[in-house]
Amino acid sequence: MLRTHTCGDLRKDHFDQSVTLCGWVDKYRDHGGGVFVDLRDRYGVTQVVFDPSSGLVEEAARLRSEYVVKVTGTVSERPQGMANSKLATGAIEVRATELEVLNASETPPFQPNQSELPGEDTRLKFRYLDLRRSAMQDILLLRSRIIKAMRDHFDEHGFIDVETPILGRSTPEGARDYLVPSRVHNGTFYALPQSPQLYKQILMIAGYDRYIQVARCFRDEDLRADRQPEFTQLDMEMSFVDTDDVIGIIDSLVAKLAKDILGIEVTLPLPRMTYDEAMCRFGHDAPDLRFGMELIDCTSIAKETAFRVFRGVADSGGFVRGIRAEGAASQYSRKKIDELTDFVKEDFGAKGLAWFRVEDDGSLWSPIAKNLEPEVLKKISERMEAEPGDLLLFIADSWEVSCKSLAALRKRLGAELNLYDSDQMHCSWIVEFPMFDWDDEGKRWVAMHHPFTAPRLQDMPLLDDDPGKCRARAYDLVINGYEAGGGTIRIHDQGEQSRVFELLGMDTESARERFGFLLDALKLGAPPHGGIALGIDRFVMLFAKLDNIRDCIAFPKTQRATDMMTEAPGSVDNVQLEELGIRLVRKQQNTDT
RNA sequence: GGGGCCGUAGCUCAAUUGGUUAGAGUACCGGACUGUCGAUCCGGUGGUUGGGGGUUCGAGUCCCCUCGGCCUCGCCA
Repeated sequence: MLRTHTCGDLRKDHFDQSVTLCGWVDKYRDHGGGVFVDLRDRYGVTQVVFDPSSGLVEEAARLRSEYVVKVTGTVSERPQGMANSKLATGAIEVRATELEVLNASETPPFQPNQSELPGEDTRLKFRYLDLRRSAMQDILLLRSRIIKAMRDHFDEHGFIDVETPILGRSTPEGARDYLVPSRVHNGTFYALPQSPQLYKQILMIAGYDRYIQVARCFRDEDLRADRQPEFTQLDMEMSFVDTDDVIGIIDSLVAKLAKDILGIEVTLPLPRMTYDEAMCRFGHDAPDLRFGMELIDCTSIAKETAFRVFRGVADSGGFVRGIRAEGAASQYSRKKIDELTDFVKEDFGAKGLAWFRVEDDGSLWSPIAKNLEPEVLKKISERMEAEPGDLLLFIADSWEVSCKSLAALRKRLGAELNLYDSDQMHCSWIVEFPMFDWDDEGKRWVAMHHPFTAPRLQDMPLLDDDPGKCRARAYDLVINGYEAGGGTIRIHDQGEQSRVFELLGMDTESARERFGFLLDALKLGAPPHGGIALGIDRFVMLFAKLDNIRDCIAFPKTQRATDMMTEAPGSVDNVQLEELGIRLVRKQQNTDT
């Protein structure tokens, strides 16, 4: 090692020792007579003093930000009153006797210690500078600790780590695949895994019993603040288990992480809520349970009014549901409510947003109040448990639109009204998801989770009678309104699996073509099994109290799925394309007027 | 594919209703200074206002196109 200590090591008990530190020049203060340099590495910052007696002042005065230097010197007590309580090493300083510039630096586009964070594009372009910031180093360290804790946990429970292929086969179900052209077999393509789902099931069939993997997954879909095209899952699968077994082992992991990382005691078992209950009470399958403001159904009241907007929706099978923002009436001006209205109209296709302000006498004031009979207003007020000063918001629309709109309003108001402590962590399970979703466009059933999910035993007959009512042995881990993980008990019976494929509109032939290996394997001694995958990036985001997944990943992609540092994706040589048997077709510009 | 916000000095930002030579802090360069730690003080360099086109006597500001970043709907089994 070029150094004897790191920049975070030195304390009073190192007095008078000769040490050598290596690091980056974080800050320099040139006093003419003496020069102070804050030397930084990922362990901390140590002040180095160059005083005239060292003969190094002239050389030290040439140091600039981000120079990489090696300094030898004596650990000294700082003069009376000169200690810096902001630094862990603030009681001491190193009085330099030797200085070596290991590498100079051009003036950096930004400095890792600057108080105003540059725009994210600049940070991503010069990611190595951004990653020198202690905030980023803290996150990556946290990430490393979380992954280690997960590995340790599963190791303690007898799980083995097995790697599965990155180059796999495309399965058109689900998300769009990233494709890799085959050179050996021109015209064919590998697909990067959206998850190791089938491989881990095959491992169960192979008798490996308890499997984990820190698995990179790829989905070629549009990005969000909490979504990257490549992301990391803690993938897990177990044999001879039911829902409670999988949930149990994750429960204890979550409790361990919460305690080790955040020092929070989590009460186990984590609460569970069915999908149906979540949709009724919160309009969302991953509700933020740190606060209330539940959705309240007023459809039955709406059937009693002559007011067309409510009555029409209620009579035609729609829903009139609302939320009560406690004491929020004064905080939401007409203008702000108009913004909320545009929000639900534009983003969720709601036809409108009905709202009421609860007056001091308990009456409801609203532009539409005059259209509603007094007894209807009274019933609404009672059903909503309205108190003076409250703001009531209603969506009259289809089930789906009312869920989406109200869930979004609830989330937005919850944040705007500070209804929860952002340090709080609420973990829970959402269970018993529907097996299938009806795809109106394709006029067919699609798997809500994936096609290998087992239905609840008591719902087996529904596969034939009413697939829409069939509930899955599925469970999602929800933390603070984010889906942090999800899994299912899988189908381990070949006939059952074929039946589900059939229901999903796959004929025997195409099921064989796509999943023949699985169907074969299921016939050759497949144990009951199930598992889960935890979104590691999201875990880190939540444990680090961030609202953006890019900060949890060393080298993330931009929203348009590019890497600003390497400028990937890039074009390739024609020679490479030729080997692959690929010719590019320019996208036709629309020249029509 | 749709909606929204943003783009001005290396970085963070300002610039009145469209009106003089586009400013500030910081960084950078030069100078001063022996205890600073957001060092201080003096001086200085630094701009195709993302790019292109248009309207106008005049555009950072208005309009159109385009590039890029972010948020979001669709999408994400």
